[in-house]
Amino acid sequence: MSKADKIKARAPRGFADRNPADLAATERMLAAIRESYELYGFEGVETPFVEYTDSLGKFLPDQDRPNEGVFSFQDDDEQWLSLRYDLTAPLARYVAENFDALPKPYRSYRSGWVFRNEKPGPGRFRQFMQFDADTVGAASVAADAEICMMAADTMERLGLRGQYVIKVNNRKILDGLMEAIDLGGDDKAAQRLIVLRALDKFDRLGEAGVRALLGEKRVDESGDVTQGAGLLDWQIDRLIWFVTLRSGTGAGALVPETRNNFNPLLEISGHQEPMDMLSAMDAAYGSESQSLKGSQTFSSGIQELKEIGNILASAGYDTKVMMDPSVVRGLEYYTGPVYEAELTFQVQDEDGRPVRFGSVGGGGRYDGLVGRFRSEPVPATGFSIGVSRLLSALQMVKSPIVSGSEKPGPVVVLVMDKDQIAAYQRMVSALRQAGIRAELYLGSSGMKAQMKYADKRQSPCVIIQGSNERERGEVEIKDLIEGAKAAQAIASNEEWKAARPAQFSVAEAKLVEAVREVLARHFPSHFG
RNA sequence: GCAGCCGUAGCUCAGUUGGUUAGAGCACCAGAUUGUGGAUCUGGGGGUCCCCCGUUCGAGCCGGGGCGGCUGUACCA
Repeated sequence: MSKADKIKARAPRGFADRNPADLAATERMLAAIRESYELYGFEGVETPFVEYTDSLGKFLPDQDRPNEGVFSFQDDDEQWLSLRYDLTAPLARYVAENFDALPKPYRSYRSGWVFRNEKPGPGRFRQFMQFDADTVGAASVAADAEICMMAADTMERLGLRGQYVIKVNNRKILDGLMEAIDLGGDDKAAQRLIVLRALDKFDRLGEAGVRALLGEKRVDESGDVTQGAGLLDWQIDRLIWFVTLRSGTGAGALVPETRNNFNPLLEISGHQEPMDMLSAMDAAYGSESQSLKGSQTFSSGIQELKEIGNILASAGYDTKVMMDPSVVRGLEYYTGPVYEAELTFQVQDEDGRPVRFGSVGGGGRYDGLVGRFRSEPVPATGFSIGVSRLLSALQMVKSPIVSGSEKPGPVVVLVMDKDQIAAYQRMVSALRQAGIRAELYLGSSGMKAQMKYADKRQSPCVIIQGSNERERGEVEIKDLIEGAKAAQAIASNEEWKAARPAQFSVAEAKLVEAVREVLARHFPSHFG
C-alpha cells in the first residue's frame, strides 16, 4: 500500500483527544464540583446522549442541512434523533417523564458530554463537558439566589477565589425596558431579538460596537457588515444607559469604593440623593416618565432582583455576585433571572495573543421548558459549568489547579535475557501484590531502548537482572529520578557510563522493600 | 454562513526573475558504547511542496476553481 492510499490520521475539527494529564485534571475538577453541588443538597441523575429531536426543543431538521447546530439522524421508524446540545433540555424531559415520582421541588445535578455542530475555536468544542445543577418546581427567587451562591462556592472550590465573578441580570427587565421604549408587540419581535443579541455583545464590542448594532449596521475589521436593529437615537441612548450602569461609563456613575456589588449607590443627574441602582432604573424608566411607557414586566423584574440582592447580602455573597445589565444568555428558553460565571484574568495562546474566552458557566430561570411536556406550568432554574472550556482556560494560563501532581509511572522490570521472562514476571507480580504499579517490558528492543522507554513512562526506577546478578541472587535497582539529577553534572559519555548514578544492588528477596524505599523518597505523600 | 490572511518533512520555517535530484533547525531511528536515560559526534528514515485544471520547453513559485487551517463576524436552541 503506497502512502497516498493511507488514511490521514486526525481527529475531526472541534473534537479533542484527552491525554493522561487532561484526564487527571478533569477528574479533580469534577470531584470538586460534585462536592459543592452535593453540599447544597442536590442529587445525581444521568440521561442518555441521544434524545428525540422534538424533546430538545429544536425544530425538525432542515432537509438540506439536517445537522445545522445539532447532530441529528433518523431512527428505523423515521423519527428524528439528536445528540443533546446541553443538559437542561434532557433534564426537562426526564422531569416531565418521571414527574409523579419525583419530590417537588426536585433538585438534581448531572455531568456529561454534550455536542454542538458549530464552528470551533479556543475553548469552543463540538464535543464538550458540562456539569449542571437545577431546581425544578420552585418559583421563588430564593431558588435563583441559591444557585448564584452555589456557583460562587463552586468556583472557589475549584481554586478560583478572586479570579471569577458571577454576574446576574433578569430577562424581565430587558423585556420590560424594550416595552418601555416602544419595542413591545408581536410585530417588533424580530427587532427585539436583534437588540438582545446586540446587548449581549457589550463586553466584546464595547459601547461603540453595540450602538452600531442597535442603529443601522456595524462593519467589522475584515470589512464584513452586520445589519443593525435600526433603532432611533433616543431608544439607543436609553438602552446604552441601562447596560452601562454596571461599569460607570453611563449617565449614572457608580460611587467609588462601594463594597456591595449587587446594590450599589448611583449618582443620578436630576436627583439630589444617591439612589441604589435598581431604584434609579425605576425612576428613570418607571411609569411616571413622560417619554416612556410603563411596564409591569420591568417592575416585577426589578422587584425580583431586589429580592435576590437581599438574600445574597444577608448570606454575605454580595461581593462575589454582581448585577450586570448586559448579561442576556441564550435567547430561547430563559424567562427570568439569568447568571453567568466569568474568569477575570486574561488568557493568552502559545503565541502570546490574547484569547477571547466566553463565560465558563451560566444558567437562569426557564419556567416554560418542562411545561412543554405537561398541561401545567413547571418553574425551574439551573446553572451549568462548562468543564471543558474552564479546563482549557486553566491549561492556557498553566494553572496549578490543572497541572498538579503527576502520578508516578510504573516500575519497569527490564528484560535482559529473553529466556528468563517467567522470572522477570515473578518480580512484577511481587511488586503489584505490594500495591506498587509495575510492568514487564513487553517490547523487543535492547537495553538502551528499554531505558528510554522507562524514561518516557516517567518510571521512578527500573529493575535490572542480567546473568551476573542472577548468579548472585540479586537485582540492580536504578533510581531514574535521582539518576537524572546526578547526570546533569556529567559531561562525557565514558564518565556517564562508568558512574552508573543512583544504582544499587539488593538481594532479590528484598526487591519490594528496596523499591518501596525509593518511592517513599520521591513521593512521600503516596508511599510515606 | 460571510470576510480577511495563510497552506513546503512529525513540529517551526527557508526556498533567488519560473530552471537539474526541494533544504535547515528541532523531533525520530541507528551506530560510536556485546549490559545503562542525558550530552557529544557520525550516519539514517521521512515530502503527492494541500488538491484539480490551466499557462509554459519547464511550475513549490504564475492564473482559475476546490479543500483545509487561523482570525474576525454571524449563529449558539
